[in-house]
Amino acid sequence: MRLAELSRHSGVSTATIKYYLREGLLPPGRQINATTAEYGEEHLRRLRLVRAMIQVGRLPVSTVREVLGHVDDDSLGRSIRLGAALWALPQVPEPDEDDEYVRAAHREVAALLDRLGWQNAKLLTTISPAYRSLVVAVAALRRLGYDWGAERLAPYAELMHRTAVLDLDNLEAQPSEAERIETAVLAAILNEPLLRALHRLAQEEETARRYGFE
Amino acid sequence: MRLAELSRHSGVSTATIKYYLREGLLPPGRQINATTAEYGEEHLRRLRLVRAMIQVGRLPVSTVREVLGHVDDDSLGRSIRLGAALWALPQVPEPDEDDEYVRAAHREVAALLDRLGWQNAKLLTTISPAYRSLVVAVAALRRLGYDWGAERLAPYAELMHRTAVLDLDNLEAQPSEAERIETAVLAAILNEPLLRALHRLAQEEETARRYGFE
DNA sequence: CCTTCTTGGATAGCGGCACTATCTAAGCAG
DNA sequence: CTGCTTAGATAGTGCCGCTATCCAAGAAGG
Repeated sequence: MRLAELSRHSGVSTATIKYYLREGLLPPGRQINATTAEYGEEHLRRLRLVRAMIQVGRLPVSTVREVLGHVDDDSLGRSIRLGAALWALPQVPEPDEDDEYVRAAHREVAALLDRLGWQNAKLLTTISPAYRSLVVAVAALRRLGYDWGAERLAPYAELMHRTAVLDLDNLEAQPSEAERIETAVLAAILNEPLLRALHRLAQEEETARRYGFE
Repeated sequence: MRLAELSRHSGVSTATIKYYLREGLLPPGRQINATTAEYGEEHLRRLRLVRAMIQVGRLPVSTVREVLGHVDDDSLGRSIRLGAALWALPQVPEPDEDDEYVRAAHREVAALLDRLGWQNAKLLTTISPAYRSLVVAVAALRRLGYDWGAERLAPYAELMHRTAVLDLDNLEAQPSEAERIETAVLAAILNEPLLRALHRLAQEEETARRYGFE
């Protein structure tokens, strides 16, 4: 496959593909000579992954580069590699640890993890972006006067845990071992909007059930 | 409160507040004379709402304006107003109805709603952005080779429905009738990142439980 | 062989967006 | 009177994901 063909198969313009090559999101093709390069199926797959991350997942290019770095890092074990790739995903605004709301949020989230018995998550509090995001969100709500304590969070956390179980079951059902990491990243990115849409739809359904349409 | 004080209380620069005033995200203060305006508590609350939508919810300014328009529209009934405000929220890329993946996604989602018995949601298929978002997400996954049929979606949808029930219970527990709409919008925006963070954390917990840390 | 197209590589520009900076005339506070 | 603040207007900034253009070297077709 040459550049133009890659473009045709993927629906991405050659200019954009060149941009991705420059940015290191796509490995260079096999250079045949100074003016020809050959691309394979793996380039097409990678290109689709990149597009999904950027367009559907709205990840900035720099984050995509980072995620791919972990996806491709053979020196790591499977689950570490998966975690590393997923951890690169969210754009976490660093919480201001001096802020009183942030400190209160830390306490609430810690209490939540205790209550749920999420011992593994407890070990990750210092490094997991998910933990930090949670603290930031709880702090933002507190600042606006909404008190999301552990007991109000717990039922949501239970539901999200069940969702995570479904996620991992789906992942394990995936036949090809080699593509699992890639699949996991894709799932993390693409399932998110899907879940959000389902959530909204469920809210509409439930609102209509309770109050009708007027 | 004068502009500078509003800025100090909210932590938002005067330049940015002026920008929001210009963009119509914040109602003008009570004009005392040509060079003085007085702002009240409601301005502070509105400003915090706007910041939450923009910074936490990452909504574009134009969407925030639209949402606020519905929040403030007294001519609508309560649940309609709520729906209108929430419907303005998502940035839905219009699905291309000619695309075969989109048509297949439509069929899958319709099958899902039948299976779940979400009769109300069925009535909204033509207008609800949540429905459209769902179709777009399913189509995107299909295009990448992932087959999310109704039976795979159903368990997720069940969980999201339970989440929605929690949402509405929380909303009803809110004492002040007047602020319910605002609360609903805030909840829709701020609970989203919170749920996402919980979801990620649950994934990390479950991954660690299944595979340990290596 | 000649013409036309394509390639990698480089560089500059664009359009959208959320601000941010600067200016002005008017007014207030000490 | 002096300095600071205000509303209002306008222009600029910085980032980001492309997009457009140019180039010299080479490939492809007749």
